[in-house]
Amino acid sequence: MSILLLMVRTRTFDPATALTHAVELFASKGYSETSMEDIVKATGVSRYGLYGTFGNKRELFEQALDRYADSMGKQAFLRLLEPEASLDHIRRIFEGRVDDMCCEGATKGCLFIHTAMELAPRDDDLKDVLQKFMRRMSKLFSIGLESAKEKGEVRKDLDVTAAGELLTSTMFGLVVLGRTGFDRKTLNNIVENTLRAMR
Amino acid sequence: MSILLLMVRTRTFDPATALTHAVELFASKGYSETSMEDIVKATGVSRYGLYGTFGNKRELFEQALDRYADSMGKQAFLRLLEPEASLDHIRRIFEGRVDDMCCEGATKGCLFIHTAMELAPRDDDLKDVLQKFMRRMSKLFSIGLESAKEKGEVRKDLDVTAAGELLTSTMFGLVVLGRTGFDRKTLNNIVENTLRAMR
DNA sequence: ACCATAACAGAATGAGTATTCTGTTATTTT
DNA sequence: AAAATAACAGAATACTCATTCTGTTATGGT
Repeated sequence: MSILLLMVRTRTFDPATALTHAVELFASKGYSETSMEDIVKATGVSRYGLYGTFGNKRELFEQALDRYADSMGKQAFLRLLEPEASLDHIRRIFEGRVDDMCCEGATKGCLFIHTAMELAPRDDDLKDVLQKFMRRMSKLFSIGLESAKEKGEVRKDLDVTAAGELLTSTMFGLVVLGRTGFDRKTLNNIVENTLRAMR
Repeated sequence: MSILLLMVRTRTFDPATALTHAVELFASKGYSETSMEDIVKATGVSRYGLYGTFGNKRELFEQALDRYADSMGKQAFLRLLEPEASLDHIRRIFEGRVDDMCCEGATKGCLFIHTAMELAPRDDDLKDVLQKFMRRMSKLFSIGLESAKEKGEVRKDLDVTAAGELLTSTMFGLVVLGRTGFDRKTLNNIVENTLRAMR
């Protein structure tokens, strides 16, 4: 008889989809403004389930941050690793983000910015995790730029490391402007002018 | 006998300095994370004084935002209106911001970003106010760039309106990176590469 | 079929919050 | 000096929140 594996009643929710909902809420409203009650309602999962599966709000947030970074990577950034990555790949990443910020209820936000502004100053662990993600993001931009350089799409003397960090920074600036209601045209213009500087 | 002007006991605090403290707290921690209790402690002003003078937390925040924008303007941005404004003026504005983010306890934040992320999505009035400030900021950058263009410091075909918006966006990106612990060198590098694109 | 117990729903707890209320103090006017 | 009352300090209120507790339900092992 196995004690550890005993599970007399099966779980009625999928932790992965629950986490997806949590990511959406946190990305939209940030940490403090998202209550566990909000998450209970959005996921349909009981407090018991949430606490049992994710620990507490802080730990749930950290897992949401992991997931967020992961899905951002898979959705868009990892394609920058392919040798055929071009400036257009980078442009599309930005345009996708602009669309997120401008269309419909524009409820999408940015978990990275929320973490940086709300939590990083008082939670060193989270700050380190966040910094790691941002460095990775910058690195992926750099790699994409290097491929673009080989294609002759960006100037030969471009410091791709510095440019990658600049693009990461631009990404956040865009979101902040998007949240305050700047329109798609303005945001895409910023993207275009930023990319133009690489050529 | 004047009823309206009757003030039997003189106020023991200066609303202006109280507001300064509130600005610092809100800029550092944002709206939700700053309690009225925090402000009472930081200012030494009683609840009575705060509510009597500023209304409520929401109104106090709005006044803090006004003040913040105002002092940002006076400190740095208004100099861009002078005809002798140059690219170096713009550089210094950014470097000042980088210093704010990197030195000492790095408790300084950005009231604009906090407002955009926390409040703008659920407070249209505040969103409009914020957008107005951001447009003004972009405009001031544009004017400075125009002066720089006349000096031959930036290329003749630069769209200063678009470039002003880009610089505004860059300002926010920098703060987000600064909050997650990126060092002064990286941030100044981003500034330098952004400015270089104007030439 | 029955037991043991994990998963559940939601009530209870305790801490923190914004705001209002209360009794006190200080200052102008009479 | 006394009266009137604005400013004060801090208690009281009403609410929200994260977390824990409680009683119920469903299911795997016997």
